[in-house]
Amino acid sequence: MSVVTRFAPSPTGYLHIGGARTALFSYLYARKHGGKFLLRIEDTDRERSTDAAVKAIFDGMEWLGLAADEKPIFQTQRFGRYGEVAQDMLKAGTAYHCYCSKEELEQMRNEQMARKEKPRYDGRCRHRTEPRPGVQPVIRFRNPTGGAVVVRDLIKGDIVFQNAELDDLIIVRSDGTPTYNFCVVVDDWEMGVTHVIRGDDHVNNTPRQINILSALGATPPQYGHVPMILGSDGVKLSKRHGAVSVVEYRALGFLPDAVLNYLVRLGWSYGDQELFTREEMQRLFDIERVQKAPARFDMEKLVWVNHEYLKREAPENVAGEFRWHLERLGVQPADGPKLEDVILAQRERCKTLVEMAEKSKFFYADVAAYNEKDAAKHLTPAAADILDALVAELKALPEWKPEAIHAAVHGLAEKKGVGLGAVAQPIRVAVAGMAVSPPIDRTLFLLGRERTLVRLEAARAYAAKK
RNA sequence: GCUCCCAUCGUCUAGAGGCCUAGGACGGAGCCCUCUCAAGGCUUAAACCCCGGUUCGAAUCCGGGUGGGAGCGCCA
Repeated sequence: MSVVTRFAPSPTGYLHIGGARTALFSYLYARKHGGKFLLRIEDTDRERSTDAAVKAIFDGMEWLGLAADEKPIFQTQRFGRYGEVAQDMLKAGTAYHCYCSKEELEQMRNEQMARKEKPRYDGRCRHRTEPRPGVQPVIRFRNPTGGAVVVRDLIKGDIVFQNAELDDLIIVRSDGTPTYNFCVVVDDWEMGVTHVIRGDDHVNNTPRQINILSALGATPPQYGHVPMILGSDGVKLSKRHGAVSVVEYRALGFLPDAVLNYLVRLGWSYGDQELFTREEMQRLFDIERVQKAPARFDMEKLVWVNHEYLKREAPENVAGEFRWHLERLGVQPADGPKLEDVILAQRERCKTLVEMAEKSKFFYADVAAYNEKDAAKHLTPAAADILDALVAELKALPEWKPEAIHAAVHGLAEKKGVGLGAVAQPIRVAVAGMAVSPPIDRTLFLLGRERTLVRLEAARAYAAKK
């Protein structure tokens, strides 16, 4: 039987970084086994589900490059089917109407809590034959009362639940809409899902789902519950830890593949290997090697991974994201050196694309103001003299090539009897507005002669006035 | 409270009874290199939660404790 996995988020917000990881695991598992990866939108809670959230999820998945193999399924479009299945169960006696009011249930729970018991439905409508007039009933699943359910979890191993611990959960609300646990079961069954890879928070739902599946005569899929991601302080990851939505990671300057690489190593490992190509991830990933304990999210490590990707990736592959960041800074990248060339020149010193964009802005836009400290330190009267001489040298260059620029700069330092720093640093501040840039020959070459000379002149004037 | 899960450096992890004087990576510290910032190279500090048991031998197996997490809705 071929593998079918699925990612089933509820559209009540952005695509969470933890959700992205379970999606990735599902995706990789399907890819590895030549199966299918499906996407299902669990929007049965019409109160909280929004179209904007659906879009946010699609956008996030697309940015990460986690494409589903078929059109996404929306649960709200399957209400008819859930109703049919519920009716079948009613007929078969595996489900029954319950007329208890919310107040009644509430009271029951309170009493159980007071007795220090686990709050659960006590099955008082199980054998009711007559409807309660004027009450719209809910439909409950008739859970087996004896025996146990064994969840053979791919990650956690066997987990045993006593049926006596489980109660009769509601599968259809009094307004006729189906509930989560019921939709999941019907969908996983009819979508032919063979491997359910999902968050840890669903383990306790699993025995119920298996019971319903069995009542339906279906073979339960395999389950793998991946531990959640914690914040750096060991507490559940939330907004106060910073970015949680995957699109925020784009804004922070991360490459999608770097995010994926970081995520796959969070809770999973393959020996000592840290970096994986997409192909390696698909080939090497193994759900059974996923860690059982939750892992903390470490931004520092992500930054490192991202930097590694920036350094290794072909510049053509990062140009798109780089452009996006430049434009975000209000810079028009068309007017200046090729993005690929700038990436090559900058990537050693930039760990994120935000950093790269900020440090590369000067290639595409005029220097609005010098960094105060850098200007004070390097644009001195002595530097004015050097800049002056340099302008003359550069103007005279027969060819605007890195080698020629290099020779001119070094030659000038020698002629003036100063260290290279004494000429390179003023140049940096002059052309970049700050004392940080790629190697000076590279920088001037990319910037172009025209722009270089204008900025050198401006800086010379600025320095001379001091 | 009840049910279920988990536990190796600060963090992510390797480790499936002797290969462990516990390895790698991020981060930290130091040194080298150097036109800035980096990158790179080298060195270094840093962990098996505790207590019992099994065994010739336990980070690895078992039991208990402690600590963390998840779930207990007409939410998903």
